[in-house]
Amino acid sequence: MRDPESTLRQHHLPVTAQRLAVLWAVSHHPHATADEITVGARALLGTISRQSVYNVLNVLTDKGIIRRIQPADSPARYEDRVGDNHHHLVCRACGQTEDVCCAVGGAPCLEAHDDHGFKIDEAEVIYWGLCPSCQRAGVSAAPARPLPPHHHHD
Amino acid sequence: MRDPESTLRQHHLPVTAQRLAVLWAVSHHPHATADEITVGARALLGTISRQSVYNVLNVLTDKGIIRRIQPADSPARYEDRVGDNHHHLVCRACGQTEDVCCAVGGAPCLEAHDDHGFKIDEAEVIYWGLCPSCQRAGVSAAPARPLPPHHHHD
DNA sequence: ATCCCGATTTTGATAAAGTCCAAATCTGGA
DNA sequence: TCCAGATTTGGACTTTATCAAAATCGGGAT
Ligand SMILES: [Mn+2]
Ligand SMILES: [Mn+2]
Ligand SMILES: [Zn+2]
Ligand SMILES: [Zn+2]
Repeated sequence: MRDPESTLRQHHLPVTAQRLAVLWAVSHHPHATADEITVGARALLGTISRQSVYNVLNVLTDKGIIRRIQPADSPARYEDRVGDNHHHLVCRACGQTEDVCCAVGGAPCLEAHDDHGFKIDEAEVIYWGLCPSCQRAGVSAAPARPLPPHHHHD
Repeated sequence: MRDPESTLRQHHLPVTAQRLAVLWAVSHHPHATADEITVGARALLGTISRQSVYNVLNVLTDKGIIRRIQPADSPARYEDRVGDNHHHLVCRACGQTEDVCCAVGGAPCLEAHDDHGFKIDEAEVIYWGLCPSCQRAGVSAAPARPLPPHHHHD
């Protein structure tokens, strides 16, 4: 994210402290949840309501400034890497999420064999597995309740 | 699902009316939600608690007898077509869900370019778009609130 | 520099989907 | 037929997110 302030202006969005703080938090914590982004934004602003975080995340997502991903068994996550049709690798145990470049190249990167007459606009791919850290920790596969994250490097 | 009763016994699960009813409902309503399955099961049983539907769906899923899919902005959906690594085509407007055979063939059908050291066990693919019916209805793309389903052929 | 309207933020209530818990009931082997 | 353990049930509870209305703020016009 080059310049958050001008990014907002380019999209005809009034510049507010809350929007700048959320944008900063998203940039610095890729794939963070709304709660994590709230913590990040508060570190900058001092205070911001939970509803404002959702308001901002929604308007930024609608404008295409950030991207929302919604893996199973996880609250939504956000990132500012948009427009490149990349995919994700998610740890079943701790939820660690990594970017994976598109499996085929173009966007949409995949075509369904039989599209059933649908007009497809996106092929979303999620690779599920165990991150190196959870493998070492000897986690078997999918714990009933996901383990508390064991702080990777972020 | 050949014989629900013997399927349960094969997995060392006591046979109960609730399990048979849920299994029947899942078989007859592919990609149905827990609520829809509850309606189906009640048509058979007369009565079954919401918690039992969840209990049954969870054990059946754990045993691999049925499969759970969790597309964004939708409650979980269930199907008895398991073990063939197929993917899904989901309508952004009405949620209609169709099966799509694996894009590449094997299972897992895709390999991430850079697996970041993860041990990948599944590549989940969801194609997002508009079903033929919603295209005809002139739905633009992603309505704020998904439209009420306009009853396709199920 | 000040005013003002519409957009944004805030607070608090509400919704949707699913889990937790303990009491009642049922299943299947003895 | 009996019984221990598994299952079912009703109700409270949790998590994630939205809704609604009042208070506040941003930025173009004066
Ligand atoms: Mn990403
Ligand atoms: Mn399917
Ligand atoms: Zn992990
Ligand atoms: Zn549709």
